[in-house]
Amino acid sequence: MDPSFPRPLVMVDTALFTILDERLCLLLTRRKEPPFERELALPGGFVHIDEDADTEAAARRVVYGKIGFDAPYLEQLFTFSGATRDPRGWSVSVAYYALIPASLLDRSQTAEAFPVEALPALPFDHDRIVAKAIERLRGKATYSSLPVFLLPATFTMNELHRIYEQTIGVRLDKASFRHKILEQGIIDPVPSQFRIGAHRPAQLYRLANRVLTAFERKI
Amino acid sequence: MDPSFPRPLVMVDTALFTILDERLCLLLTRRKEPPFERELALPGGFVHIDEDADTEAAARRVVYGKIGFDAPYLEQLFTFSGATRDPRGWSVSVAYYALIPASLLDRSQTAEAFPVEALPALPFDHDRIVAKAIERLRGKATYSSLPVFLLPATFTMNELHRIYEQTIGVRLDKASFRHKILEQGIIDPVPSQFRIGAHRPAQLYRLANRVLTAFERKI
DNA sequence: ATTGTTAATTGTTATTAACAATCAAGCGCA
DNA sequence: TGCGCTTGATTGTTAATAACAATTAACAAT
Repeated sequence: MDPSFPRPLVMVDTALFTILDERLCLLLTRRKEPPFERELALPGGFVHIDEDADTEAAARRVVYGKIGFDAPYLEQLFTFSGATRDPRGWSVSVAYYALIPASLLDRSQTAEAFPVEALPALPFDHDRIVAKAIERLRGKATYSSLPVFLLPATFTMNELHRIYEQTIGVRLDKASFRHKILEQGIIDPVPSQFRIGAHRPAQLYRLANRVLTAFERKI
Repeated sequence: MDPSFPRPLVMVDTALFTILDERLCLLLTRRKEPPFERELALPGGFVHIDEDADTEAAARRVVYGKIGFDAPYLEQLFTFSGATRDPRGWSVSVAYYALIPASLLDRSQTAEAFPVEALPALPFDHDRIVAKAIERLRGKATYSSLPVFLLPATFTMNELHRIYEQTIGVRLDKASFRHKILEQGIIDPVPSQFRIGAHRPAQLYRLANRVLTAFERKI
């Protein structure tokens, strides 16, 4: 019944993105155990087969332990594996990435947030995981509602615009952006709610539904 | 050093696509061992940590054992996991998909090819794996050179056109298709080589380079 | 020569996107 | 109180792109 092959180690690692000060940031944690004790690394851990229904459940458990609530968006990224990526032995890491609105983060916990252009060196193959996560995030942002999950419950069109520009990394025409986003129907205006300031009040919007929506074309 | 967590089973499964008689087909294999002995299933197997450098190497080993040569295109698809997907225990299957030109397949081996619209019921969670593989294939085909890997070394524009229509599942304008493909520069005409017949000779083309190219827009 | 068949191209129209400019609506301050 | 600043929102014009239909090209078979 039970195959006699020696089994690899199985773990999950998570790349948690947020936006702080208009910059795309990654949440890192200090490792509490060897190897690489006290170094900054991606939040992760071994799969607990008596506790986790699957690897996604394991990833959610890790994320919950790190930020104290469920990530609004979490997706499997890629599986990294091999004999040498972890000194403890032949291992498989199922990597996930998640988007966290900064507004939900406890400021005391956000000390470990680093802008993605200024990350420290990371142990294991976490550099590769991060690179792949950023690539996926940028890719999906160009043709889906993904970046909305980085924003709080309500936001203005210009905030959304800036988030898209941040995550994709290119300038987007304001008028075209507005057209395309509204045409997709992924967000709804919140009736008679506006962001006020020393300017014309900005309409507040909210996500139309909780799920990721793919566009037919680039934004 | 060695963590004391009980370890999941780790395996790879592969979805192998080809085009037979203008239809997208999947290669299935009859299982030689329990569970589900003698049933049709995706080619797969356990990771051999003394032999495989990583899970991709394991997948390539499985594919080579099935078709007798290396797949021209192979990509990690998704990792499926959980306590119940395999009766032998909590398992992780790193799934891959590959594209195989029918011209390379030994006709005696292709007996196990099934059109994707007429697949038999599959054991484990192989139905989910196949559904995800088809979804990925269709998705990538709309904005990349992926379908080219289903064709032999040389092919005509119309053959390419039909392959794209097959994999994406929608009709594509011939003139626009021709424009866009040539503009991408993913294929080169083979000088003074034509497919002849009872019609104007068709220029033969070949892949410009071995790698997958992503387009800026849909094809 | 005529016909049939598929290859390849052309032109026309309709969509869509990019760019620049303009208008709107508040606040702060003299 | 009214002027200017700031950001929000809209409009219009132009350029690029795609969809569609029609036409021309090149050969084989008869």
